[in-house]
Amino acid sequence: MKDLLKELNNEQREAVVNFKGPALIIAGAGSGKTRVLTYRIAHMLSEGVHPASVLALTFTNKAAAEMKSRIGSLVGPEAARKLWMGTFHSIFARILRLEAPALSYPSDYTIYDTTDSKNLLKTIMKEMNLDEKIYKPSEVLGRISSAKNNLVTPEAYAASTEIATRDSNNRRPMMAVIYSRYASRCKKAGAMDFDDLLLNTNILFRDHPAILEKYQAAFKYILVDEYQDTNYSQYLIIRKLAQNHSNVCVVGDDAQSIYSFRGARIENILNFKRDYPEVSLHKLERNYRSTQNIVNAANSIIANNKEQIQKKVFSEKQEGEKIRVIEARADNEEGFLIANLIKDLLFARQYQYKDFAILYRTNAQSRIFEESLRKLNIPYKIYGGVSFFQRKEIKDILAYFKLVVNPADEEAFKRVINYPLRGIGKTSIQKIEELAAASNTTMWNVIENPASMQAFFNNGVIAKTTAFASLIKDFRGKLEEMEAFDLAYSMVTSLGILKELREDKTPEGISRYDNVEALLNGIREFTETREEGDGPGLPNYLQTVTLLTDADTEKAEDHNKVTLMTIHAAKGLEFKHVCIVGVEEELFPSHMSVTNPKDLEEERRLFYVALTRAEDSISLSFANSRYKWGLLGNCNPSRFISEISEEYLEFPMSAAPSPPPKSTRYINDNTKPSATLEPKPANTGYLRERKLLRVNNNANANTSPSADLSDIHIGTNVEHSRFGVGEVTALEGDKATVDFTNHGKKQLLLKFAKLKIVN
DNA sequence: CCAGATCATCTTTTT
DNA sequence: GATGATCTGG
Repeated sequence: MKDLLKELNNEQREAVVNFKGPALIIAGAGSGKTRVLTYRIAHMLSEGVHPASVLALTFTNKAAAEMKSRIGSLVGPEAARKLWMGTFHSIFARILRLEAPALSYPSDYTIYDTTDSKNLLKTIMKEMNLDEKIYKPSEVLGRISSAKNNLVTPEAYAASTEIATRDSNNRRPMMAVIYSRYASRCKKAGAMDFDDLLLNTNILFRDHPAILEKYQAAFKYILVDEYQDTNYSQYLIIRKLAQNHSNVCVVGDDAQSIYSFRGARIENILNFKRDYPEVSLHKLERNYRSTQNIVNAANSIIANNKEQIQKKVFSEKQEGEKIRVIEARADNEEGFLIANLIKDLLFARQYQYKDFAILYRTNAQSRIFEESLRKLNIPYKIYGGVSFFQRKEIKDILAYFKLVVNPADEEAFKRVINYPLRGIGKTSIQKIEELAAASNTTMWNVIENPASMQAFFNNGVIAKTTAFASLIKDFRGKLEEMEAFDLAYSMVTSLGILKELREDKTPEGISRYDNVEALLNGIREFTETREEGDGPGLPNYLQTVTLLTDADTEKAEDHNKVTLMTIHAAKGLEFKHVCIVGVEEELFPSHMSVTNPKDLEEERRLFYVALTRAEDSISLSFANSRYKWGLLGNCNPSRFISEISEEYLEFPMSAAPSPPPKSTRYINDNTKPSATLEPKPANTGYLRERKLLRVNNNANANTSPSADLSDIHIGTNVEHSRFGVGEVTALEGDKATVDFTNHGKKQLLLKFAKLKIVN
């Protein structure tokens, strides 16, 4: 351990060695935060602290896993495994499972993901005859979520006149009722949504002092990473757990607080001193990641924010090159320029693909870069598309698992009651749901008691639902005795899912089959690596999987590829060269944020995060025009570019950015603003097909298609209006099989598909 | 009953 | 351009 301490600078060592009492570690970007956290924990263990008495909360599963393995290599894997280390959601999901009876929840409660929650809200609002245009599911869920994150229960919500006025001003007077029904439906279904995991932990600790005491005594040392991004609910959990011993160490950087839309409170870190007056403060100000020029540029931009903890981040690396500001005439030209820049740097500096990241403000911007990278044969990976676990075939199977674990789960029930098709139609399902509501029970209970159905359904339907119920019951009986993989495998086989998919020889079917196979392999891996004495495997697997994010599921073959992601997703990562793209007004800062100074400051912090991801160099790019909502519009360079001191910038592609004339914001105009720099302009264009021809006949003849069916070959990259970019992998007559990055393989009828050839 | 077509609405960011 | 809800013809 002594040797380890030598690897740290003075500030870092102070933060590692003094592990008793409250500590606030302000860790500037690239200041070796992870290293301090891991060494601190390793040091504690070497001083005799028992690993099971350490609670370490991280922001992502990936961060937790990484830290665990680093600690493991310092102090041995057995000790590392005993640590309570994970995300807020996964750790407290685990505790809630142990303590569920106290909250009158089943221990085998299931977790609703965002889709489940929205579906439930839609059902509720339909029952209440509310207009989904006014009560938009995502907004309603957002309101409920922020209520929960601020510990406003349905009762409190309904009681508050302030909230009531606000909702009725927003033409949503029924919000309180929706919230309350939503909560009771979740409870009845034995399900918790993401926010419930934190809210219910708070309720547990509030209403059951003995349980709180148990965990206060168990967790003698608490560490929290990314503290600036905790919300009120998380803040209070920490405070309660730490209130006796105050051995709480929080690490964060107020300049990197970027999650306030999710309820994060930057005050948590700003006020830490007030909560724990005897706090020891450590500031890690030396940046080991980036060149001086990058650090200085980042400092110069964050100086525009008012509320922040004073600190002086500096770098002692070389000065480095200036930030390149690149102006493109159109969005596709931006893609072309960035792809070429990457290719140039790759050769000039002997970088690898993985050394590059393209960071953008919104996921919608990724498409254009996919195209341009493909044209130059640059391998890339995208985070934040349709995630594996959101695919229909995967969600269906997971729904079966959920239902077997928790038959009360209504969303799971509705998803699989007629999958595979067993002749239980829409109307029957709706009647079951009504019957359940009328007798205040679950749909499962309805079909489990055929007698109660006699008066409402014919014998055919009852026979089918009873068969379904006994099927589920059979699997339930094996829950205890069988390992997750064996049970999962026996389910997909005996349900006929696997057979059905295997018989489907369409490319879609094949890719669905492959996905299910991948899911099963994942379960096998989980079964083999999981720890002893955790109880039945399937519930555990389900919990892990629902709390997984995109970043947690990286494939090995994706190792050396250019990374495309939102800036939010890039937090905590680093790359040699970072391309920050779409640095335009309305886009970055987002048009949603420009009216509110607080939101604007958060956008600026986001920009700060983006800049500080880079080790060697940065390019900032913006386009003068861009397609938005399918329409072409003009754009101006972002204010953030001019907020960086000019000494840190260079403008290789043009003179200093002069805002284009603001005159006409033209929409739906077919004249392109400028010629593009496509390498092979002759080969781009739309395929001749029915819909497009009709459009041409109507009005604008100048958009005539220039590509032909004969331009499609195996290996051709195409863009589809619905599925994104993909590669043609098979051709048969006028049918083409395309392997789409985000949707798997699809078979398309070429004369109807709206395709654009990419290379 | 379903696949394909059509319409309306939409975009920040995500555990 | 993308997505989900709804309509429609076989």
